[in-house]
Amino acid sequence: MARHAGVSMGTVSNVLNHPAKVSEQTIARVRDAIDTLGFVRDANASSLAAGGSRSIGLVVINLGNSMFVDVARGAQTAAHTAGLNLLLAGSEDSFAVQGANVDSFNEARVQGLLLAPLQDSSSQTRRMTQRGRPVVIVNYDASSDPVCCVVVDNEQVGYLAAKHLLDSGCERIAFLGGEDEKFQPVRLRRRGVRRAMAEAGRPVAFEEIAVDELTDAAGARAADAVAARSPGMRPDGVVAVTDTVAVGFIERALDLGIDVPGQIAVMGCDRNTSAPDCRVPLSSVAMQGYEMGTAAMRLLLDEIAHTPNHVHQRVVLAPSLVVRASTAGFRGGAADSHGTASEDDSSEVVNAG
Amino acid sequence: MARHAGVSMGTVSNVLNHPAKVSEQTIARVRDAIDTLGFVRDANASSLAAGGSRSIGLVVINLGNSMFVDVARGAQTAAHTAGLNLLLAGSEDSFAVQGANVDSFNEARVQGLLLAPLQDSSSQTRRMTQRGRPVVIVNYDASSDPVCCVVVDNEQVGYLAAKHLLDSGCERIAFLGGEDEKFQPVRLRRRGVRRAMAEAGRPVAFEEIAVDELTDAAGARAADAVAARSPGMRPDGVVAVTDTVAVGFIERALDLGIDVPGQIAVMGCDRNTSAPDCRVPLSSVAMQGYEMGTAAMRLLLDEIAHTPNHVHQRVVLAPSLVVRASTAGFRGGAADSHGTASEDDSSEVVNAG
DNA sequence: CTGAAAGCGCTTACAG
DNA sequence: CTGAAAGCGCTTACAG
Repeated sequence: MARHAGVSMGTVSNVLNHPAKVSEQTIARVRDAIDTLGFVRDANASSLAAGGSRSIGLVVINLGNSMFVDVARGAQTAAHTAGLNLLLAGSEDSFAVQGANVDSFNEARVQGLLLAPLQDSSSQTRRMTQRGRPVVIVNYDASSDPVCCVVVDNEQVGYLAAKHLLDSGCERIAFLGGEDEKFQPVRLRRRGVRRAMAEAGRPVAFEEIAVDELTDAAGARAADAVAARSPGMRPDGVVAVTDTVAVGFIERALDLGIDVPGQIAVMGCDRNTSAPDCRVPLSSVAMQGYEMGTAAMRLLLDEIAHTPNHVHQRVVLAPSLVVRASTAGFRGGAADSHGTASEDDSSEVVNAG
Repeated sequence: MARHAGVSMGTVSNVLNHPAKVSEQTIARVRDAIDTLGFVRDANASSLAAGGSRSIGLVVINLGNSMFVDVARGAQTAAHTAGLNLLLAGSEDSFAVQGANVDSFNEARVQGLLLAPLQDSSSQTRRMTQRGRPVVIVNYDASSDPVCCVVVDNEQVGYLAAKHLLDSGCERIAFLGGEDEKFQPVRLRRRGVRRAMAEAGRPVAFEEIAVDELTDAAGARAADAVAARSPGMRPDGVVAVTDTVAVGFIERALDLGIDVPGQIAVMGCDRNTSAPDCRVPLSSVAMQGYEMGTAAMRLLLDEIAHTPNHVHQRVVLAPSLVVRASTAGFRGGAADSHGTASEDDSSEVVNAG
């Protein structure tokens, strides 16, 4: 390769990495040789010699959820802007697989890691941070750990969902939430729902209906419980803690002859386009995956550049309401009092500001 | 590290890579040292010294389509079974990005590549195959090139979709397909639809309605055209070439007062859970992403192991019908003549066998 | 079963 | 601006 161009391999390396140090003629000669020989640089040797790779790792809990694909898109864009490569891995909802992914990127000597976990993962990230490779946590509040994180305001998610039902004229609201407090977003969304209730400014009935897991089956069981009551005792607005639970509720409610949104308006909470199909397009609250990805990469690059003078921060993004048919046709529906903007799928989006 | 365990680094390497060659005592001592020192092997140095990485690359055209996430899952499973690592990248529907991903894996010295493209990509894969790294093409028929490929039988996709409408009692069938022949699946699905028509065994009207792009907007325009006719001149069964086109058609049809499936039964063709929301859950034909992933990895590993005595093959997987509400309630509906099996979402699946 | 040594393909100061 | 040389952290025959 180097001899084919009549130069040393040090010069070839400079053409590839520091072209400003090489004369134009030499660059042209080397590039010719690269093309004719089909030379492809060995990134392993390169990283080894340079003392580190030009890559950032991104590990998300599940690529089956479209929000995390959005995160990857955002991170990818920001990484390329910085001239870095993005390595991507999904964890299939498994903490163990996530750990293997983190280790794999650690072995690959990534410059830093973006991690979207379901639970506290400090035991896994320590393996990176100990070696001076910064970690930024995405979509999980890890602010008790010494790391940066970027999240969507889940309290605001619950608030927007409940507020929208109140604005639509609902008088008896139910929150379908998990029984336990382990799952961080459940706790926060419930709190937001309660805040909206407290601010309602008029008497509104409120209840919680426990779902024992975050599945459509659990949502369906909640619908069974509601349908068993006399119609006057049923809620007329439901906030389900996830879209999947909401879909389960709606489908079963329809099967049981309850009109959605005519008799009960239903909100999801995480705008999950991977949720099961639903006969009634679901109003929900969008989680801003792309923006989480870009923001997280920005934090990570800052930490890489300014270690050890870096101050950890927590970035909280505002979620936005997405209004579709599962609430738009509620029979008591007063118009939403917010300003609205059309999306290209002709649903309405209200930014949380 | 090695000195902390009191052994040479050659022995450490053997503990990690060939533990059978090391005594149990030494292994224990080395593992202790690894744990206490938090040692993490440098995969770059490892690949360089070993003359190749332990990784396979997978490049898919877009991770936003859930089918490709399924492909990744299948490939991942098969790779881990073989003790290999799976590197994953999405191309955002861009041929240029795809090329960058291929180059990146080429530089990483992967053992082989799985590529799910939208078009002929031999110009990009040549960069890998020239260097002795096998490539398997996924979800695209590249059998004119010297590579293995694994596809779903797209002719059968069209056939199953049309056959299901015929079995449901439709008498006037329309195919919503692309105008041009550039997009391989369009051509094949159309052919399958025509075969089903030819086999109908009774007089059935057939027409094609051209859509100029594979979007929901194009589907909506097709619905406009249909609605403009007198009701007696409309099709009563529609096969849309993709789910996204089908959703656009259905939503507009409903807006225009046409009942789906009451007046028109509608089939999609690629079971795309990333398609826009639809008021009527969509019958479609599932594309077997996971199985494509495992099959492709199997072909690739065979080629890696048996080069140059490897014979390229094309694996064709059978698609399967997924019946949901957009056809199930057609007013003329005779029962489907096939045996059926319940899915956990209580839709019906008929395997193409 | 273990160690010493060569070498993988690059990058990076350092001379010139 | 260019080349020669050392070295990155491993793996792999090869001796012992």
